[in-house]
Amino acid sequence: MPELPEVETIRRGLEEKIKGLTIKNVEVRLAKQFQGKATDIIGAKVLSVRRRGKVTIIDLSNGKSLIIHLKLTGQLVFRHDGRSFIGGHPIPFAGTDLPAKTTHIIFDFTNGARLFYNDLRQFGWIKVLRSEEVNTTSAIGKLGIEPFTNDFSLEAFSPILKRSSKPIKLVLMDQEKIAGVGNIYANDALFEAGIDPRRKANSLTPSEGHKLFISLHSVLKEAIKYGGSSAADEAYVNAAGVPGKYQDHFRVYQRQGQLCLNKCGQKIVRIALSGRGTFFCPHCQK
DNA sequence: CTGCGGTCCTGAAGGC
DNA sequence: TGCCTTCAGGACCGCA
Repeated sequence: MPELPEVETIRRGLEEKIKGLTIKNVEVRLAKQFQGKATDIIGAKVLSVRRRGKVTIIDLSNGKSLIIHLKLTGQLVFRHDGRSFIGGHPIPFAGTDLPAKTTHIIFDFTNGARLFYNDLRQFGWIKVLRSEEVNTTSAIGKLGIEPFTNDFSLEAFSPILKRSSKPIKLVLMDQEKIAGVGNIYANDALFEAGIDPRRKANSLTPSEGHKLFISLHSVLKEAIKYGGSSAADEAYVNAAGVPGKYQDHFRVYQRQGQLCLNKCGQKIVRIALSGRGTFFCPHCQK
């Protein structure tokens, strides 16, 4: 599912393709996924494509912004003349023909390019806001520290751990504490740090907290480098319709029953933590 | 405050 | 073959 690395990969691809384009029309095929008036954005030009946590923000020239949450299966795929692009270059294959039956919103630009919002499970949403409302809207205003900014420091991270008695994995995934971390990267960062996902956050030593801070940062960075992850049952593709490659580098996520990558001889175990699939090595994560 | 469970939705997987 | 049940999962909501 799209977490920070996937949304960031989409953002980079989208910004490159739609910045400066003018919206000609918006076709809303599934009304519940589009909140606000489509007519409010027609004729507006795309100024920037930003990201906060897992939320994509498209700022427009008329004082409006679109905010988009892809939730589990949302996709934003750009096509021009029926083709997808990486950089300025058209690529021959980029998934299925669009629109597909999962296509619920279509943006048409004046140059003939199109942006397809696809969402198999229909949990995601797109909202039209006034640009000045973006920072305070509920989906963004309550978000915690943003990785890859100066706000993401050990000085900010440590007190978050100290203040919670919840399992550390839930704290990593709490969007009001740290923005953008979901199930995949919480699991992999905890493996990298050698910490049991069930440990109470406030039971981590300063040294463990430091190790986790470094691991979280490096795992997210590596995932962006590989263009995000598209696991077996996941719908993630980038803005060109192309899957990511981080799934080939999963440490523990969805590796239950397979050998620990530390060569300790133990197999990765899957448990449920607060109803979410949780993967770890019982030998290497204490 | 915490910790439940339900909700949205679809397709895959398993049972018989 | 085919029908039925179960399950996954981000964010949010209501309840105890």
